[in-house]
Amino acid sequence: MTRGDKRDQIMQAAETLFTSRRFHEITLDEVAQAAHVGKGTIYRYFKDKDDLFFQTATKGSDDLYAVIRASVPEGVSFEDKLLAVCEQVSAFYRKRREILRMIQDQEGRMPRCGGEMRRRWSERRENVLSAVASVFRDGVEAGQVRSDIAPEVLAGFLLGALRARVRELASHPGGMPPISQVVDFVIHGAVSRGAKESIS
Amino acid sequence: MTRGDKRDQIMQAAETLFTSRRFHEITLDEVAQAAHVGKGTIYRYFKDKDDLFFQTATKGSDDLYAVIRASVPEGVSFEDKLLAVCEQVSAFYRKRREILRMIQDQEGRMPRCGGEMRRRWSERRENVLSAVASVFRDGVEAGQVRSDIAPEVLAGFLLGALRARVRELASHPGGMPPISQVVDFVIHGAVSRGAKESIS
DNA sequence: CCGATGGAACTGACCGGTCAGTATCGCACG
DNA sequence: CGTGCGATACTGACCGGTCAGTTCCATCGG
Repeated sequence: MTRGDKRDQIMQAAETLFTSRRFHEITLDEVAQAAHVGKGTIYRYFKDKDDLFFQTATKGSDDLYAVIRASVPEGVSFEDKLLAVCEQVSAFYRKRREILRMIQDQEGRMPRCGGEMRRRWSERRENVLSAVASVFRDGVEAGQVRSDIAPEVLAGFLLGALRARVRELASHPGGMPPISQVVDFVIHGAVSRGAKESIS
Repeated sequence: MTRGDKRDQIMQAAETLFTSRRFHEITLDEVAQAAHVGKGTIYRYFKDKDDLFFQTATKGSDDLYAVIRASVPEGVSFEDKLLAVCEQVSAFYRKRREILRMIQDQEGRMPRCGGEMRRRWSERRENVLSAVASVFRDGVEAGQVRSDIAPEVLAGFLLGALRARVRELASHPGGMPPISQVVDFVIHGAVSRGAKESIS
């Protein structure tokens, strides 16, 4: 068993636990047990509980970023790219429920750990955002996406809408065609085809 | 000083504190001090720390619901209603930053307090959602909003997008025309006018 | 042999929750 | 009016449990 393994075990257990209950309800004994690791070992890899939490969340964010980057197909239409991204994000989100939340919640919280940690937080967030934004940027270049709203802003909208949808589906399982609906909404908006001309 | 006063003081202090740092970082001594109240008094009005937290969040959610209900103007166009709602939600969100987050995070967390609290949580969330959805519902009836996506789903999208935008503005102050952009996006989507026909 | 690990035992700070005591109020009665 | 009394609201020192973080030693693999 190599060096990195223990670390990964711990982080994986931590992610599962931290995303299932609130921070203060998780004991490190629990984490150690779930990771099949001695409690002391945790402190070999992480400074303290907060550090473990933060690194876990950061890792998740990096993973999402990597997934998005790797999954945007080249040389296909805007809609297909959009669909691909939505599917990746949505799948990722379903598998690792709370990570996206952690990412989006960069803002408040985390006051302790000096601006440093705060900075790294928002850096991660911006990475993800700009990865999604690149799809829109391509779309703008191809003349398919409106240029009067910044791609990053559109990316924010998409992520927000996607998140709402995934959550909805989580609490009402069964209900269906989720992703295509999001894509369609992002592309066309809420207005019905017929009424397009009569509005603003 | 009448009966409700202390209770309100406590809840107000609690909201401020709970939304500025993480739950486990807030001590009840702190809450008591901020509310200018003896610690014991908190327990006259709230069963325990969790109860205080929950009731605080619930209250915020109810306030938002009331604000939305009260602010949707009658007998104006769909876009105007949409704009009004966006403005209310956005203003509310700015003033009481984290409440919307609490509402939207009804899902995970809160495992302790038996399904009961969970139920009340999602009830609140649905209230807000359906208040926003009513705008879309009217739009559908008037033939202006597409009927192939449920109004509640559209409401979720809107709230998600709005939230992303408000957050963005919070971390990068200065940047501007926020709400109208959201409205425009929700109505028309991301695709540029010219490209409308060529897509799916 | 040596460094890494498991994990049990320990410690001490911290904080949720309690409760005995105090202040305040409403009211009845002289 | 005042003052005595019961009830209710409130206070904050205190208690006891919990848990982050540390220490220690047996164990293991190389």
